[in-house]
Amino acid sequence: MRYSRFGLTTLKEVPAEAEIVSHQLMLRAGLIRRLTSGIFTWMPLGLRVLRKVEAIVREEMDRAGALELVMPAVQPAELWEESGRWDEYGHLLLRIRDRHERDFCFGPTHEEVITDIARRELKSYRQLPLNWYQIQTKFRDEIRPRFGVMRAREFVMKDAYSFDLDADGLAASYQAMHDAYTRIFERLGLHFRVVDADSGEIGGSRSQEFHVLADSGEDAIAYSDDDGYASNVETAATLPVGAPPAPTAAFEKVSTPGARSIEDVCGVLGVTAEQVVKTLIVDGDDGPVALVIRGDHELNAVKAQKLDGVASPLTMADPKTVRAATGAEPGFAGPIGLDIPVYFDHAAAALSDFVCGANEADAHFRGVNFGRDLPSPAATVDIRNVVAGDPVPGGTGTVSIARGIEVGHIFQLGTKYSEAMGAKVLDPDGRERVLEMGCYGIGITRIVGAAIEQNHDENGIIWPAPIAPFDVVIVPINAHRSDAVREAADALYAELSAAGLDVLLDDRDARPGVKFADAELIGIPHRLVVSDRGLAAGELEYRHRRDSESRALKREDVLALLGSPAVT
RNA sequence: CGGGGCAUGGCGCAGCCUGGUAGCGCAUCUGCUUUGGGAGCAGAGGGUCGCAAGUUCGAAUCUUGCUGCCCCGACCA
Repeated sequence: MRYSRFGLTTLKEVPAEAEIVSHQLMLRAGLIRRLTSGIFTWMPLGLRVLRKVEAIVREEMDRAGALELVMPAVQPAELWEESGRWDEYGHLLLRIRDRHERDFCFGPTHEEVITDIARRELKSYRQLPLNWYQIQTKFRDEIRPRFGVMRAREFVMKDAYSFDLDADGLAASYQAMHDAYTRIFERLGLHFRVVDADSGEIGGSRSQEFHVLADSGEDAIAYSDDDGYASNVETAATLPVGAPPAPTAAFEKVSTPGARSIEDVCGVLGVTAEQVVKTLIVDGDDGPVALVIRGDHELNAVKAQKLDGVASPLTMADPKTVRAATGAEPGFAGPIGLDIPVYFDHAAAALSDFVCGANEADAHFRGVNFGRDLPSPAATVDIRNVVAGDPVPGGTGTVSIARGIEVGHIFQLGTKYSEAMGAKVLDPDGRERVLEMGCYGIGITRIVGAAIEQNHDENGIIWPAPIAPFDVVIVPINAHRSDAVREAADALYAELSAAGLDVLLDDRDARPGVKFADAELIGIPHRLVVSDRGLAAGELEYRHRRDSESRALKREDVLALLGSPAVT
């Protein structure tokens, strides 16, 4: 591609709308343009990257035996009513009405459509196992789209759905996708981690997420240093700890006027957050429920809403309910004397001589001890987020925390949809069996943003070679006044193109500095400079995007260095 | 959805408080000079100041409504 014909416009300044670096660089490098909130045009340069990501995903899905199809983006409401999700899915669903006043939605996912296909097409166990996939535009009406393509409303996703006769078959199909995903992210050249994930409301099923590691990631991942354990913090377990030490302090009520937060209480009483307990009042199935965790810990909503009697989704009780339940304004609740169900987190129940709210305005207790000032809880629960240094569940050592961007999710669905929608086949004994389903997603467009988050510097993007829009950029110096340079650049362009490389020839009549800056901004892995100076010596100047210095390269050695399309 | 902020040429911004016919940088076009890290000079084009009402002799500026965009939002108990 000749730069002068490519219509690329780069931006020197950072558009005000872009918060994170990948979004800024995608706009500056001309990969995307925003149409409206969470909806983007993929410009030619960006589309090249997208296509490369798609190609790798497609190759590996095909290799794993999955079959590509394309389902409709627009789906009838009836299908979603069958699965029960027309009401469940809520505002994420973009609803559309046609001229006959019939309801449709723009598909945010395709379980309903694929299950409908399956129940029509699949009649016999002999057709199984089967895995259908598509690469397609989805729409989810996110509450707050942000971070460019990382949390867009319209986005491209690869979604696959497996069908098996039984749980063993499903496990095998799931494993095949796990392995395919691992190959995909390795081939994309990204640092990633597979983590255990929340299986949501479907329950009992296996679920894992693939995260690209980046400090700006929206998810926190807990992992063990030996890589034996990795889980989304949402689901990472914390373990019970031993009984509390013996009391040493006397129980007393202290005045803490206005000290509603843990921070306030610590300030007033001169204690640290891990000596304080916070008592959160949440809505329950039969009135409010109290959750007690250590002051320095965070409540984990995913875990808490699974407790008996706790409302799901987790909802904090309103102030009126808190007053009724505790007899005090919010900010002074404590577990002593509460007449509602109380759950103690493992770590909170291991404290002695601790501080808690007194269920009375402007007062806390201190020197509180289980078995003396309140009964020891019969059982303790896991309702907090893991923190770095916690013991690894089921392993040895302690966990570390990293940030990740979720780019893939694999899931054993079981029979949720096949049951609701009647997708069955006959087994070898001639009996009807409900299909066991798995679903497997990859965020194609999100991968592009994630790759940039992980690979950039102050000058711009540094594409991993497998998804770079161009493999190499040729920068002629003073081509307008040197026929030799122009001819050499053209010849090089022809030769590298013929060798199967994606080549960008910067034939603009621009100063070298402009060309260098743009080449770095758009992140082309290899750069070759053609100049009179170099030609005289029979050399080109080569520099990798990650290098800080250029080096001379004999003209005849160029192809050997860049090799085939599989350059690194 | 709740809270906050912003809306002026393609991009980044000033002007608004204290009404008086719109400006700067970048980008774009023309010419000359320049050419190894985002050139210089001279000139040019491009804006119903988000939309709609209102106040006023006069509104980018003041008032009201609407729309769009951006940021924050269990962790307080």
